Parts: sequence; C-alpha cells; structure tokens
Amino acid sequence: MKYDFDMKNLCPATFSFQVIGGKWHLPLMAILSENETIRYNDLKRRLDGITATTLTNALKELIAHGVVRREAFAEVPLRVEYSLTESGKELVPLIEAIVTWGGRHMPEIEPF
Amino acid sequence: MKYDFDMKNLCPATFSFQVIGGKWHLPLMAILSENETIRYNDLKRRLDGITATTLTNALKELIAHGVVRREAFAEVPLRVEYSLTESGKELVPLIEAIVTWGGRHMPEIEPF
DNA sequence: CCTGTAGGTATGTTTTTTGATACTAAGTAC
DNA sequence: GTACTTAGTATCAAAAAACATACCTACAGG
Repeated sequence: MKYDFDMKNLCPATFSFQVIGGKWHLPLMAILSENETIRYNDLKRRLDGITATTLTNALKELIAHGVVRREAFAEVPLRVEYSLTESGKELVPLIEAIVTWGGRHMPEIEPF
Repeated sequence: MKYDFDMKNLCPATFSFQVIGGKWHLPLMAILSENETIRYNDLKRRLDGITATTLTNALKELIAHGVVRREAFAEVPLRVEYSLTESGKELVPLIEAIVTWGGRHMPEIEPF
C-alpha cells in the first residue's frame, strides 16, 4: 500500500500498518508465531495458494521491518529458517487482541 | 483486499483486518475518534487528497462492518453526520496499541 | 546423464484498489 | 433564472498488489 498524505502523527501507524498490511502478512505471522522456526517450503505449503514470488516478497518486507529473521545454513540441500524477532513477537498479542475484537463483533454483522 | 484461502480459525482476523485494511480506513477512524460526530465534507477536507468516491466507499465498508454510524438530517442543505459506534470505539485503543508498538520499533529500522 | 530437492529469481499478466473528472438533486440566496 | 451548497454517483483510467509460468544454482542418488 502506498501512502502519500501527510502523516505527522500517524507515521507510526503507517509503519505498523505496513507490517500487517499485505494479504499474506497476517497469516504468515500467525504461522511464524506457532513455530520457533520454519523453513521456506514448509511456510509455502502451510500458506496454501501463495506463490513463491509473493511469499518471497512478503518475507522480505517483514524482514525489512524488523519483525522476521532469516537464517541460512550452508548445508546441502540448502536450509533457510525463518522466525519472529523480539519485535515481531511483541506484535503478536496486539494482533490477537484485534482478532479477539473481531470474534466478538463479527456475529453482530452476519450471524454464523 | 480479497481473500480466498481457507481461514477457519483466522476468520475473525479476516473480519478485523477488513475493518482496518483499506488505505484510508485507519486515518478515517483516527479522525472519527477525535470527533463525536463529523460531516461528510469536513471528513473529506481532513483526509487531504481523498476523492469523494473513495471516501464514500470507505465509509460504506466501515458502516457495513458496524464500526461507523451514518445519520442524515432532513435539513437544507442536507446534513449527514458520521460517528463511531460502540464497537468502533472499542477498536480504537487496540489500534492505538499497535501504533504505539510502531512508534517503539520504527526507530530500530530507520532513525529519525 | 537424468531426475529430484531447497530456495529462490525473472518476466509478464490479471485482479484489485484507488484516483480523476464530470455530473446529479434539492433547496436557498441573489 | 443563475449561482452556490451538501452529499454524494457514474464512468473510465491509472496504479499497486498478487498470480502464473518458466527458469536457475548446487548438490545427491541412481
């Protein structure tokens, strides 16, 4: 998402929102939060339907924002492990709080 | 954002995320949270750069999700007031928590 | 040599979201 | 009757995000 309006006091909001703002970022973080570390192809399998390009981009963004860590091991075949950083782990309960809110208020809209 | 993957246990997440997921939804809620009620054109002026089409769509989505209320008064010229519902007000501190997180962790990425 | 695995990249297309521009209705003020 | 206001709508164009497909490197197994 590209922002061009002035965000003097919303700037941290923009930052936060960019972290959770991609289509796959939230599911991705959910899976990462359930695993100490996880490998690229395992992640890809768990995120059913994601393409390699999109997964790679999402991971790069999360890494650039400091919430995900990438560790490559010089093994054969190559092993690459992804995990949440401390900053990323801090974000998880906040996301969960918003999800809990969703759980409480979704029924008001469309009963299920 | 359109989701097509299976979200059995992420469904409230999808809901929550759709609420805050548009480019203007967060700024819009921020302004709504600062005013008891606010009129369409005032909102438009405060959200510098938004087009009528986009503002109208964003408001419709927020209303459909139950976080914003629209009240039209049969005056001349027509007056329409927007405000947060109770459910919308509950969401505000949660969003703020995520923004606070952003404020704490943004500096780690790019000093300012 | 051919195939398979892991972790991607390159290139182009489609889908989704947002924006630009013009226009509308109803009434008041001039 | 012309202009101005509010709160939008309609139509089309542009931009952004995601997807599809093919391909790459390095090594192992057969």
